[in-house]
Amino acid sequence: MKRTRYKEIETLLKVKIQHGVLKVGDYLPSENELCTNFSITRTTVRKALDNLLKEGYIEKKHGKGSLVKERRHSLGLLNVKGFSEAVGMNVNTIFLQEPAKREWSTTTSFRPSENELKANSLHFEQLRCVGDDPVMLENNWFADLELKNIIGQEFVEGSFFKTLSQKYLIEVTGSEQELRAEYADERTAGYLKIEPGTPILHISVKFHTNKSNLNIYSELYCNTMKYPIGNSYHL
Amino acid sequence: MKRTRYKEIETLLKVKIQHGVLKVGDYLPSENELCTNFSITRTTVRKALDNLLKEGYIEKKHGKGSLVKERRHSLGLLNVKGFSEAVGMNVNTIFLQEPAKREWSTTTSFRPSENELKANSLHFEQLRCVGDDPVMLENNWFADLELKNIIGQEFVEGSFFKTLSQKYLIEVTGSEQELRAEYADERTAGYLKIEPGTPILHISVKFHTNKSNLNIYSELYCNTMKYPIGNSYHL
DNA sequence: TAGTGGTCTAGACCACGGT
DNA sequence: CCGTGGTCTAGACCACTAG
Repeated sequence: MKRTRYKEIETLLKVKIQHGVLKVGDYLPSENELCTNFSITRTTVRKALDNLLKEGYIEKKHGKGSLVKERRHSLGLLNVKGFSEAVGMNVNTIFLQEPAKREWSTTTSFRPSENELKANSLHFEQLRCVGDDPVMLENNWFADLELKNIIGQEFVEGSFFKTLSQKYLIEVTGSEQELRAEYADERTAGYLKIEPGTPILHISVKFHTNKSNLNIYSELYCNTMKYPIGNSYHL
Repeated sequence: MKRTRYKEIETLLKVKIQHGVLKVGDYLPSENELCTNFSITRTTVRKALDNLLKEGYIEKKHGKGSLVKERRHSLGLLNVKGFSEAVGMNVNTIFLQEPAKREWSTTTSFRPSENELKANSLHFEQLRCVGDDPVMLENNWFADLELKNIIGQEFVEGSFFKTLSQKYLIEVTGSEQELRAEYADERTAGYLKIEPGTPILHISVKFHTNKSNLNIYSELYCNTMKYPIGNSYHL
């Protein structure tokens, strides 16, 4: 990757945001300040800010400044309505299996690469609830290559992806998904407190990250009766 | 909306692409040519091209030029694998109900605005097939406000959205979706050639367009057994 | 070597927000 | 009024592609 002036400023600001030096709602230094602080022109500063804007880190207000935005760490991914998106709702995450070395699943829709399969697999399983209602069973696998010491560590604000971003500076750069409507099996139905055979939404995801040897493979089983899955896209 | 030089160039090029004057694979005039042709500087030209790039109309090749890209008119929306995305597969669309004035549905997940409800509703229903397999039942509603003469008109390449883009210069700017796994009802099951009670994926979509009084409300019912719904997101 | 896009400078004027 | 971001000019040098 070529090093450029705007990329410097961009990552510098991004790191400050990720590490919480710049918090949500904080105003960034003005474009002119950045110009003088880093001895560059506004064109270059604006290129850096444009990229942060595109990636959803900041928001610009004409006549006021640029401020740090709540990062919709979704990026075209699916969110459970009243879950990641809802504010003030009573959301709980229960670990059914804490992160640990376990076998790669043979039933994921997306097959890990040979490199990944050669490495050990880390896995964890969570049950996502809205209040007392369990709505999603979530299984995650990833190769034990990049995330040193993640086992036993608390997740930042209970979120795996926030932990990746803040502790390891790893960002999700894309994803592939497959959606299916299926009958719930015994185990899944048990955790979701529904009758076996009820239709559930099965989502298989492969998350790509900025580390080429790190992908996260997720299998989600959702009870969409009470809480349908929602997502939105704009511009 | 403020008129700017870069917006001029941008829409001018966009219209040429949409009308097929510039075809997929064609190279745009070089940045320097555009500069002299329109008497503007490269900064402005590049701003225009950046926007086209962001919207997926073009692709840039360092050292060669900018060329028109196959537009994935998906934008974070869902595609049926082996459907919009598949090439060379035997895809058929059957009209169950041709576009015509019909009542607004009372069962769509997203409620049309009062303005839209006051206007007449246009509706059409399609059955999407891969080969002889019906895989998706699709219902669409929209207010009869912007699309003059769309009734009785053939769709461009059989696609409603291509028609919007090329005949009316209307672009989808965003969408909201809700996903549910449900039991197939009698009618849906009949068309999809499955047993009533089979799990199907129900997708409700509200498409936003660059015309503020035009939204498209879609209800999709998918048999995901043989062809799961796939989508991908990058960068 | 000529032409393309990628980066960057050093200015300018405008539109918006708040004092 | 001043400071902010939004638009735009007129250059420059570099890196990549291809004949």
